[in-house]
Amino acid sequence: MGAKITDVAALAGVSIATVSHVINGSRPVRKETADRVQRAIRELNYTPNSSARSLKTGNKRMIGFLVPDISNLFFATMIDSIEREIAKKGYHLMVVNTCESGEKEQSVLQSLCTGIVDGVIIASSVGDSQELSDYLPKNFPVVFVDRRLKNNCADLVETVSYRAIYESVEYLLQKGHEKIGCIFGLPHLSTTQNRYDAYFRAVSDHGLSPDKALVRNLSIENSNPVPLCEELIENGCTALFFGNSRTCMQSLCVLNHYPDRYEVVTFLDSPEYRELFRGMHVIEQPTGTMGAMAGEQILKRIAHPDAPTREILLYSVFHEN
Amino acid sequence: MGAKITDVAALAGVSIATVSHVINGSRPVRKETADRVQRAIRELNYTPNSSARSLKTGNKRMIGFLVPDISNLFFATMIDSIEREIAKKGYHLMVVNTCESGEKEQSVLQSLCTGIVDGVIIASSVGDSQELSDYLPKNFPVVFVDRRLKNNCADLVETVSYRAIYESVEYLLQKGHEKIGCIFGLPHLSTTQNRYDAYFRAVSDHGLSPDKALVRNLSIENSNPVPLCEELIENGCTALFFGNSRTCMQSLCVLNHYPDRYEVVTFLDSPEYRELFRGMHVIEQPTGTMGAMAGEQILKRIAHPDAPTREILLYSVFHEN
DNA sequence: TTGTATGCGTTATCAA
DNA sequence: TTGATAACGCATACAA
Repeated sequence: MGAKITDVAALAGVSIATVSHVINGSRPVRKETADRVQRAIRELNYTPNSSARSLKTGNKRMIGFLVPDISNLFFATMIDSIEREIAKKGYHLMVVNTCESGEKEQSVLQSLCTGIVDGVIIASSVGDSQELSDYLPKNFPVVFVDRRLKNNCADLVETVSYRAIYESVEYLLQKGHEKIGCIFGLPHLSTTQNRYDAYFRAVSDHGLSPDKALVRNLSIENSNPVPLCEELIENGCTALFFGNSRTCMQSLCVLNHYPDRYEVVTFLDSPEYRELFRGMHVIEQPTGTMGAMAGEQILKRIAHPDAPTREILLYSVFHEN
Repeated sequence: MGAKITDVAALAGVSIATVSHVINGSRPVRKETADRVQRAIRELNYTPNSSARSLKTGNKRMIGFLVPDISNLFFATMIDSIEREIAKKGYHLMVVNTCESGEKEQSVLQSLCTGIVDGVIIASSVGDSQELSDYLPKNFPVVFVDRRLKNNCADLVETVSYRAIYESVEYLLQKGHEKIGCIFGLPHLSTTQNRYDAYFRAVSDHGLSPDKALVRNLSIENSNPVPLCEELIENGCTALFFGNSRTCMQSLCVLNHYPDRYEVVTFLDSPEYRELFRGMHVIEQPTGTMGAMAGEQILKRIAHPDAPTREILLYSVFHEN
């Protein structure tokens, strides 16, 4: 065990109260005294015991982030931005992979929210917020991010892509594509549903009747898009729409069998993918901003548990080329 | 704040000492009494305050994992296996992304190891363990995983791939390939160096002089393998060797421009990649086992800080086809 | 401007 | 087999 506050106080020749106040800036201290304390802290290489501090104040300076798929660069980007945001206020981020499983989400929530973290950010795999309520202590700080649950009544940071998708599909239609194949994500997610709706609307607004043969979804059992992509091509698509970066990346092997024969629009979930998608049209999602906003919001929620619930909406943008 | 131990004691009609001992199994309690306590715990939905417990016992039941690149499925696989392993003993995992930066690794270490976690597992981005020693309290429990540092003197879980690589290169040579192009990872890493050494040795053992024109590395500035892969093909390679799954996956777009013209060996870092690599030869790395062993070892190290240091070696396997 | 003393919720020692 | 009580290291109300 390292030095404690009493050691610092002794070395600086002051009381522990003064040391505490110097560290926390919680009351005025004469500059000269404060300097002496700071010197003692450095000399002893003192760091406050976080358990003692938590016990006293009731806050752990730790945020939990429940991620459905930690290996998806989309979420990796979000992890980084959340971490950066809350670090500004001295908070740490605890990331837990829920593997797109509602049950894992529930059990993780149960163990995190009873003493490990001060609040949680959730990119949830469940459909309805009621599935989580038994595992969240009453009034526990929660921010949902990316995916919107049914019956949501907590803070939410969401990206709206309707317009960007509509524009992109319209763009393809105007270039003469009549068979636009789509591969979307897991069908029960709000993001997937919204993306499908926008596509559907754009197609029907242009007088085409949507065709089941052109639309595919990933599923938990089968997350490999390659065979789906092959089916779409066999069904005669001349343009392809990918609902997320990873799906597009995994499908590159198929696309490159027939280079230049397809026009592609893909979601760009993370700037890091841009290189890979040269020559494709992209719908750029503000992933980093979403993370930062979620980080900011969870800290606000912790500070003001009774403030009114907020829904923060960001927007995707379509870039041709 | 929820129920505390005193509430449980009152409801069960016993002292807090008895409640504590029932929870921790730290001394015999009459079955009938224990049952009453358990019932009270359930009734009040009581969970021990982890800060108070940590303050008293000095242990946080939390392990830190420093990951160089959280978006790499290799590490995602390891995260899952570590988490699963330590959860068996009631520990949580705190994952922090160090972005292949030694400096971030140092600063994260500094903040984690002074009160947040009981021990750390590190897949390190630095070259020499001395670069970390200033940021690790003396005798702090550490397990290195995957990458071996110079002057290592801590526990280590490492995969040895020498034989598997040698066999794979020999296999390609025996099939008549004389120009085997390679793309390896970051050049300062032990894993990269070991892989290069094995390749080099296999090639020279077969009477060929290794050719700089056939070997490429990723770098922090340029982690996109696509142009490298194109160079190798222009240089006349008929077979390609990929030092990790992601590099191979990102190169699929190039490979598929010329399907069937190349024979490919790639590391298979995670079983989840297998589908994507149909038709390629793979070197299978026991990634999940590495994570589990690292998790097991950090708990052993925490329990026995003065036990002799261990180096745990696992082995990759070459599978043709 | 600074110091004293109490208590946060546990675990564990000592006593019964 | 069980209970009373003293720490653990800190923040803070109250005193000076």
